[in-house]
Order: sequence, then C-alpha cells, then structure tokens
Amino acid sequence: MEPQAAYVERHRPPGGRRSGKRDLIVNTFLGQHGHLSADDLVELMRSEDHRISRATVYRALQWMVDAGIARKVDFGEGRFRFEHSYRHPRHFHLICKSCNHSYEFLSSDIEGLIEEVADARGFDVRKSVVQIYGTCEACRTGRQRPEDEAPTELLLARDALRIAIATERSGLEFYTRAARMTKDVRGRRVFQQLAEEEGEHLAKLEARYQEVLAQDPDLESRPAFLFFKGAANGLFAAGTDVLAKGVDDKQALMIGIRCERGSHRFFKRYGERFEDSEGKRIFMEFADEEREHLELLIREYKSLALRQAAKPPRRRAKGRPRRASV
Amino acid sequence: MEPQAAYVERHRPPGGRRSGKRDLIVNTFLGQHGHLSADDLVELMRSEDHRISRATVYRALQWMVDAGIARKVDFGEGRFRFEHSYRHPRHFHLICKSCNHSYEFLSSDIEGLIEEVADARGFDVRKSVVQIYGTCEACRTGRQRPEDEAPTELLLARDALRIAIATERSGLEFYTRAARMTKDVRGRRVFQQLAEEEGEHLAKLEARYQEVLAQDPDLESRPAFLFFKGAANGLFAAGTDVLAKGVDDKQALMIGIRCERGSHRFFKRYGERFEDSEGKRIFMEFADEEREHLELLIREYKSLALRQAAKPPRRRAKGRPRRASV
DNA sequence: CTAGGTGCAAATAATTTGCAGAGGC
DNA sequence: GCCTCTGCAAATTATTTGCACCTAG
Repeated sequence: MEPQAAYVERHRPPGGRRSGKRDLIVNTFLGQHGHLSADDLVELMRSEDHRISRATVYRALQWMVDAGIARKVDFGEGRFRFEHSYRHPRHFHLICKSCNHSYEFLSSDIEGLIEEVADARGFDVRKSVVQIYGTCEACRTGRQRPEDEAPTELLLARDALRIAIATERSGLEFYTRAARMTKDVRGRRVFQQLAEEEGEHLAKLEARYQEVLAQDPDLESRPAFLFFKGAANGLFAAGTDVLAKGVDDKQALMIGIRCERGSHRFFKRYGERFEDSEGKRIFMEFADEEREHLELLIREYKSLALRQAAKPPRRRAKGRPRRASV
Repeated sequence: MEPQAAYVERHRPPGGRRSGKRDLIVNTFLGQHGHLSADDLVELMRSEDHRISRATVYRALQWMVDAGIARKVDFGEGRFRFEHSYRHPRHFHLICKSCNHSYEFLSSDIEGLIEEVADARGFDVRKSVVQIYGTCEACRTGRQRPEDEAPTELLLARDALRIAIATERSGLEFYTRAARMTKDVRGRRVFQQLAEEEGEHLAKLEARYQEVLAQDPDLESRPAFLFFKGAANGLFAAGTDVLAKGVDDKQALMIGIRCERGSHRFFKRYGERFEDSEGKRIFMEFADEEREHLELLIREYKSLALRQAAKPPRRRAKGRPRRASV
C-alpha cells in the first residue's frame, strides 16, 4: 500500500488541496484492477459504506486522468472506462464481445509501424489506440479462463527481459565472431570491448529475470503480453547469420550499428514504461549504454571509411539497384 | 449515382419494406464523405428541406450499419460518427485533436501483426481498430491541407497496384534467375513457367495502374494510404538477393514458397476490399493464381525432396541452433 | 478567511423507445 | 389489411454543472 501512496504523491498536481473523500476514491480505484466504469466505482464506494456523491466520483476520475494516475478508455460501449497507470504501463486491448472481458497486450512491432505511418504523414503522435474486437478463446471453446491474472507490469517485465536477454546473448555472439574475423586492429578491439560489455549486461539481465520469476510461480507459463518479432532470436541473430557468409569490416560495423540502434530503442521504449524502479533503472541504463555502443560503432565506421579512402581496397560485386520504396 | 443505388439494393436485407424517407437519408449519407455524426446528418437533411425526425435518422443509420452499408466509428468524442462503405474499404485512422480532422490509412503490416497477436491468444477477430491521436502536419506547420482528397478506393487501388507490380516484377526476376541456376530439370521447367506467368500478370497490372491513374491527375503525388514494408521492393526481392549468394534447388523452391504465400495473402486481403469490380476481379483472380503457384512449388519441393532422399547429396554446413521464439 | 472540495438536484447531450398515425405491398 | 416506417414526445443513460455548504491550509 505504501508505494501506491507515494505514487499518488508524485503525481499530485501543485496548488490543490487534499480531501479525505478523494483520497478514499483514489485508493479504492488503485486497489482494483481491470477497467472500471464510473458507475462501477460508485457502486464500489457504496459497498464500502462510504456516502459519496456520483459527481464527486466523476470529479475524482477526471482529477486522476489529469494527474496521469488514470487513463480513460473507450471500448465503444457508449460510456468510458478507467484503468489506473500505477504499475500498469499503457498497452493495447483484445476485447471479447461475448463475455465483455478485455485482455491486454503490447506489440513493439505495431508501435514501431504506427510511428512510421505517423512520420510518413508528418503527424505528431500523442497516443495510439489498438483494439481487437472478437471472441476470446474461453468463449469459443467453453473452457473458462484462469481466474487469476498476473499484474501487467510483471508480464511486461518478464517479456521485456526475455527479449533483452535474447538480444544481449545474440549481441555477445555477434561481437565475439566479429572480433575474430575483423582484420583491422582498431576495429577488432572495438568488437572485443563490446562483446565484453554485452556479456556483463547478459549476467545482470538474467539475474533480474530470476527475481521477476520469483514473484509469481506461474509466471513463466502465462501467455505472451509483449510481442516483438524483431527480436525473436535476438536483434543480432540475423547479423550473425550474415557474418557467417563472410562480410568485410565495414559491413560488420554497419550490421552492429543497425542492431544497436534497434536495441537502444527497445530498452528506451520499454524502460520508460516500468513503474518498478529496479527494472526501470536497468533498462534506462542499458538504453544509454547501447546508445554509447551505437556512437562508438559509428565513429569507428567513419574512421575506417576514412582510412580505406586513403588506400582503396579491391571492390566486391555491386548490389542490385534498388527501386523506390512503396 | 446508379452504382450507388445498385450497391444499396445488393445490401438491402430481405423482409423489409422500402420507404421514401429512408431512401432519402441513405442517399444523402452515401453522397457525403468524411465521418458524419447523427446530428450532422439531421442538419444535412433539414438543409435540403426535408422534414425528417431525428429518431428516423438514428433508425436509418442503425439500418445501414446492420446492412453493412455504414460503419459506426468512435473517436472518443462521446458520440458516434458514421462512414459509409460504398467504395470505401475499412481502414485505420489518424485523428488530429487540434483540427478534429481524421486521415485514413491502411497497413498490411499492422493487420498482419494484429492477426498474429490474435492467433497467439486464440482470439477470433471480428474487427480491429487502430487510431493514432495527435496533431496533424497542417496544424503543426500552419499550412493548410489540400482541400480535395482522392476517394479512399482510388488511393487503395493505386497503392495496392504499386505493391502488386513491385511484387510481380521481383517475382519475374526471381524465377528467371532461379530457372537459370536450377540444376534439376523438372525444377527448372517449373521456374520457367512461373516466370512466364508473372510476366503476364505484370503486364495486366501495369495496364490497370494506368487506368487508375487516369481517374485523378494528382493521384500519383498524393500521400501513401496503404503501407506495406514487406513489399518495399517486391516480396521476392530479398529472395533474389539470397539467390545471388548461391543456394541449392530446394532452398530456391522454399524461398519461392514463402514469397508466393505472402503474395497470395496480399492479393486476397486487398482484393476483398475493392468495391471496384475490375480491380477486384484482377486481385481475386491473381490471388487464386498465386495460390496455384504456391501449390505447384510445394508439390515440386516434395518431389525433389523424395528424389534427393533416394540419392542423398553431400551435406552443407549446419545452421545455428535456434532458440525458442519470443 | 478563502480557494477548493462535496452533495444534491437540475441541466445537458446523445441516443432510444412507446405509441399513434401514415403508407408500402 | 397488415405490418413496417415515421414523427413526436417522453424516457434513458452517461456525464456535467450551478449553487449552497463545508473544510483544509
């Protein structure tokens, strides 16, 4: 209960005045999970034997939305529902029209595509909504869904860590191989250093993963929350495959650059969503380090290009000409 | 005006009874574009000097939604809006909170990912909503957006054809090269045949593209409506790159299989969305042909595998072991 | 003492419904 | 003539607001 109170304090807007009624509503709201309508919350207050006006509940909800404690969601029912954001990052929804239950998920891939579409149209994104309406597995098969659901935050932590671990693992492998096959001495040292750092990251992330798993015995077997195809085997896995086919030093650096950029974005994007201070700390820190890797690789790439310009190597086969993208 | 009437007739539910008032509302509605609220439509009727009750408009809108002529959309304004589906396939929205204008787009990539997420959760999708809220370019830069917008259907046709052409073009190149480098005689013939058919498709699609362009002088320069990264240079382009690096006959077939599957899905998915009978015909027909290609390639792959099993070739280097996907 | 916060009841806004009458088939 | 469609007004539902009163700072 303590951290929740701290969370509210952190979000309390200045200049306001506190009130017992509102605190009661806020605490009751934060104690729930799922998506409450204003009326659900009124009923909840009444059932706890608190005489609170419907208008006050509406006002408290608006206050929470303004403060960033709650999000107003709209499932097309003709009224709004509210979900709190305490340890509950924003996400997308699968909405079953049969049992009216809603399931949460995130897709880094979809988020990335949304950004690209918005960029292409010069659109500045404030928030995005993805809702999949249909019939859930439980309703179609008659089986009932497991009553207990893990907190969203835990699922996000689990999935983000899995992806981060796969990424670091593939990064380690990539840099180890790249170091082995790089001819340029400076370049080789860079790859060795990066391999070492990825190894350290890996150890930290794996320890963190075990801590997260310890919080719920069923956690490993619960369905996916965060989808990220791009990192199925780690961002660097495809790069390692290319390495195996033989590339020159510059190409190896370029692959590293692309992967680190993806990796940096990933850590940043999901680090920002953790309420959990430890998970957040790790992700934000790693985002910074991956950015440094990125800059290091870019510097190295430029330096190598300069040195090669002075002493041009034999040319390889030219690539196919590219057509305009669609 | 005629085809609109035919469209309504095709959707009119049996057992009903027709009425002048409803026809008036439906025709007025179909004559508009953009997203009308019920009240907008009432005003519109009144401005045309028709004495029609608000309730009747609501009832007519509900009737159109049930008949599939209209879609109810919800931009979180606390009331619904309606868009008609005559020559107006379903799509996603960019919604500007500043000028309240909404822009339409489609992303095959996002649609594909949504299907994957739903599959992973055993969810049966009826419809999906993607809404990007923020500020549009016109509002941010002060410039005003061009007043005329091309009909959605035309933009979809343009983009779908562009992608289809890129796909067929890359397919032609892929099969031509594959035929040249295939050692197995049967396999070579298959690739030659496919190359020929892709060539025919290409010619048809290019002719169709010119017809579509003729319908709006500015069409080529309008912003993208349909996004599909997967086909930036044609689905087969990546396959052709791999060919260049040297693959065996089986691998070439497998690449063809993957590409044809993507191509089939693409033609099917967007063919279904065309109201336009000619574009629809081409796409649906091509979807069938690509499916036949797919089946042909699969048969060929199996046959080759059988023949190779009888006379096992030298083994190539083994691939890296794969980790569980995320 | 004073700017918020609260309760209550009335207002608003979008949409639906009951019912009597009009009008296709 | 029957059954659906229409108009009108009243009802319903979710949410907001005016106003008198209360209370924390």
